[in-house]
Amino acid sequence: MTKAPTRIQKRNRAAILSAGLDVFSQYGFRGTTLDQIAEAAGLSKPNLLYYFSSKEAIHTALLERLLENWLDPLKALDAAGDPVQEIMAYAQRKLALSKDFPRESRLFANEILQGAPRIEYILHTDLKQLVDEKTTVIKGWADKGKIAPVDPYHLIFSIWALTQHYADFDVQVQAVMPGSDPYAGAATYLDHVISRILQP
Amino acid sequence: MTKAPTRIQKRNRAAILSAGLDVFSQYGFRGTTLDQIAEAAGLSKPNLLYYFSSKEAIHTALLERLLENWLDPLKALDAAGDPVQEIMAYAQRKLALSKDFPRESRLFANEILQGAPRIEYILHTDLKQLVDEKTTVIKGWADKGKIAPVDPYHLIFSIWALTQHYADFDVQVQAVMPGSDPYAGAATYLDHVISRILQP
DNA sequence: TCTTGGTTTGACCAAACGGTCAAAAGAACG
DNA sequence: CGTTCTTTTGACCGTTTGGTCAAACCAAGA
Repeated sequence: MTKAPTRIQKRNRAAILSAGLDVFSQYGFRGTTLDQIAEAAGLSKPNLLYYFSSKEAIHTALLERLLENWLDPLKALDAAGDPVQEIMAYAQRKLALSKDFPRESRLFANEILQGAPRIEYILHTDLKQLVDEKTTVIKGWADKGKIAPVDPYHLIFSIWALTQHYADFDVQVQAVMPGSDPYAGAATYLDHVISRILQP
Repeated sequence: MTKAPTRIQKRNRAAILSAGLDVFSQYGFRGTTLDQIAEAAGLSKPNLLYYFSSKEAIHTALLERLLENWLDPLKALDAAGDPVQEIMAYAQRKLALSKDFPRESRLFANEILQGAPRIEYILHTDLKQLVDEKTTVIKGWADKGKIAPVDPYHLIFSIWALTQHYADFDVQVQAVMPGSDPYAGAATYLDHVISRILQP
């Protein structure tokens, strides 16, 4: 039976995870140092290691927390709903995730870029299973003529790409469209795109 | 007057750049070590530094070589051509770049994720200028009713996102669609998507 | 208050890091 | 062959890195 965390434990663990998310999402696992995280968290390095046993433990905790919700938008795609509405709503949920959790998106992107050594098995099990299930649903819609006959895998890839781009390539987006909030325009554009793609 | 490079110089410089591209594109600048590059290139570490004065010199050389061709597909978008054809052809050029130079795409992605410290000025000058120019062209097409009235910035972002995704998230794509070559399906899907988006 | 358990720190360590250097080894060419 | 220039290497250096540890510090309840 593990003890309930103290007030200080809660505060410091949260600070470390937030600081770790800042740094890991920018530099990846190998490019991140404990000193960077410690400074961002406002703690000393040995104090970090009092709360997490290693650099990898922080990274793992972040990845696990991320994966808890990462697949939710796709899971919520309902085979019984209206096809175009369902896919549009899925894309909007994914876009909202990019807007509200850009660091998590970049953490995921970094992990994939590095070959996904720590989450590869999830990609091949949970993710693949989920995608297979939902592509079957989408293919069913296409076969019934409810949506245009698109490749459901590439449809899902395109939704991932379109939505995550605004978080992962934020620096580039900001450079090209300075000042404005890209997410408002992205939401409108996304609706346009998806309704056009799927029009039977 | 710089001397012509010897046969050995050509071979070893090329080996180092290729090895550096392998490692930098996976782990980013900070996450990459000279030993990794040296081993991948089949040279000793001091021998590396005989050809490139520092880790940063290798990275800079790679980024410069990348940027030479990175913007070419968009530059070739012709205001005098057929609007839908031009944009579709642009997307296909960009997709071909992802297929033929996936490591370069990942190197770029890594640089952006890390805040683009070494190429930020290019994003704000060359890239922004080019995008502004081409969005003006696209907006002109939209105003004349030649294509649907889409936001040209988000249109370009979507082409970047869709095409680079197959290189940058290769591991994930392979996990979900094992065995198959995603680029064939992507090319077909891309044509479908763009023609649908732009139909006036 | 005192005691107990949670928290913080400075000093330290071995390994890995980017980089240097002088000397050895090898190519090129008359 | 001998000479000159290029290439390669092993030994080394100072710094950074992930991590340890004992000791000091502090919060909180009895």
